[in-house]
Amino acid sequence: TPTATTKTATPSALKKQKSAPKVPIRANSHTNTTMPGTLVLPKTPDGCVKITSWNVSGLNSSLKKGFKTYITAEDADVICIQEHKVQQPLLNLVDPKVYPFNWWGFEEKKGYAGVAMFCKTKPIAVTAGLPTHPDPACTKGRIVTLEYPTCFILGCYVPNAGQGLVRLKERMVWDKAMKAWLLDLKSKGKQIIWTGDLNVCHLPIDLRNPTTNTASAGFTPEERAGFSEILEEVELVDTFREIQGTGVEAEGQYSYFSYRFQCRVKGIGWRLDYFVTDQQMYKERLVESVIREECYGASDHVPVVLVIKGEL
Amino acid sequence: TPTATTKTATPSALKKQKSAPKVPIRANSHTNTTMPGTLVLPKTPDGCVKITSWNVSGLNSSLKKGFKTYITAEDADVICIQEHKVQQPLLNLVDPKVYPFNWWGFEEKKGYAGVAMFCKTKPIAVTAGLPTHPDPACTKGRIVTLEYPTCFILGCYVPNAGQGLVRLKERMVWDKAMKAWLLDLKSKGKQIIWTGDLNVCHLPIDLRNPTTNTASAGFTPEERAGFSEILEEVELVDTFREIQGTGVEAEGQYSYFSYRFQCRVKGIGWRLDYFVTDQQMYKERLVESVIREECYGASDHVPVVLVIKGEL
DNA sequence: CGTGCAATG
DNA sequence: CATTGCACG
Repeated sequence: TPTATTKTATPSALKKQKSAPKVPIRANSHTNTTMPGTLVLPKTPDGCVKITSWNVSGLNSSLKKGFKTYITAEDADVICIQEHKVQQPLLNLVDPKVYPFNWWGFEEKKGYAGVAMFCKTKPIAVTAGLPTHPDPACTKGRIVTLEYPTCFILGCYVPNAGQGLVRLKERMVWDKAMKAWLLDLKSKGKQIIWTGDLNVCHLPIDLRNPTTNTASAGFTPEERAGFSEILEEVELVDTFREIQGTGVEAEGQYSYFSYRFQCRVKGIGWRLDYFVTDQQMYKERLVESVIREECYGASDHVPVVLVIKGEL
Repeated sequence: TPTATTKTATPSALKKQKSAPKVPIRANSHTNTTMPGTLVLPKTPDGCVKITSWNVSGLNSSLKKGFKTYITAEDADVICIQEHKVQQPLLNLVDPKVYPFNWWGFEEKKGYAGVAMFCKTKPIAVTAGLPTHPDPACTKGRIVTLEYPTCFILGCYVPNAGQGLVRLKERMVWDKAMKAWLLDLKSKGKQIIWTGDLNVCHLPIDLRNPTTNTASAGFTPEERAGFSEILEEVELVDTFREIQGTGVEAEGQYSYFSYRFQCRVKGIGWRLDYFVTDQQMYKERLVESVIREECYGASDHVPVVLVIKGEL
């Protein structure tokens, strides 16, 4: 049968315009997904340690879009990478003379998750995966714990609850195990830096559209409560929020902008990437905890950075 | 464990250079995969009918790379498309006023095979699939037969034998069914035009590297013999080869260049796309049978074109 | 929208 | 070296 009919789709440009962002977008709102060629970032203050955490959303892709530009410009002492999605270590990713110590965690399933840590100074010990998890083997691509003389650094990629919250149950299992692991570490008497893509927005201020996302992965009451519970019971601090507060002037600062729906230009973001520390670390050593909004381009996440006084 | 070692792969540019092509590349050997914006092709002579056949290797992709540029410039009376890889008819693909009659064949498996025919004049009858095949249902995405007053036109995408010849057996089943169908049609007393990606190089001259490809899909003894048998028993003619002959001056004319290994610039091609006709059609009506080498860019195949005298 | 994979060519 | 669909985010 001939199909000589004609049908035209409505151009997306003609669809109804969304209202302007409540809060201006602070960073340069380029939509391209390539980092600027040149990038200058603040040098680590003397006597301080800088840690960066970045969900790269596929390391091979990120490398083509400016991964090294950021890494070089930041010159952090510890680099925590999430969602590298590779099956084996990528060589020459960072200068081995600058970062002689690196650890990789891989997901069994190809092309998913995966974490890595690069360090200028050698840790005392390294723990792969989440030992307190009922199935520790399946957590190797999601967390690496470094022990240093003064603190533990946990580079973490928390499991996403999934579309339709199909994996919310597994997520709550993770949260419970995570709390247990943090309590374990706390009991050793060292300070704690828990960083990475924690895949939760704790408070309404942590995402642009809280009211419409109470059933979305990352902002369910369950996930928020899970995070609250950890902060309370392990007595930890969300450093960025503690510094910024929850006032209007603190709005609009996010670490993730979905590639979909032009979220970046519209300023529709989520703060999913954290530096959570114990209270002593927060009070006595914290210098800054920031979101590198200007470093959008090589991932749908931007890096987050912590600077603390003293040595690791 | 730290992985501070360094390993560098041999750049492909340093690997040994292959010898120059035996035969100069006739067409413009651009490696990009976009059609030139402007394209002028010979007008169909008065009193003639023009048919084009093109394996587009994914219609959606081809559309972005100049599909319409070719279709418009060629202005054929019948267009045969193979490997469109879509699940439903694409509207506004061709001007419905110019081609009011079109038929689509779809593969059950998503994203594979698929044929389509677009015609300026209405056929008497249309047959979807290969009725003589033991499993006719699975052939709907591979052949459409149009009946016109003077001839049958078969737009065909012959199954590939696969890497390691894993599907050579199915291919031979196809060949047998194809022969039976052609004999069926022949018995009706009309002329025959069998076109499409027949996925075989009949003779050594039909590919650049015959000696190294005797175990490659498309040039096995079995496939070549299958094709020979059809030509002989149905008494059909490979029009392009019949006109060009098998001399040195006929070398280097191919309709397919693999995207791999820069085959296009090296002139390493295969002639897989044919116009096969009965002997009367060849002797009394054939005007030309050509490969549109200059139309590389929107697929790894180029179109092939037949011009015949008289009406369909 | 974009990632990386798998099957196919 | 491409295409497509898929799972995932």
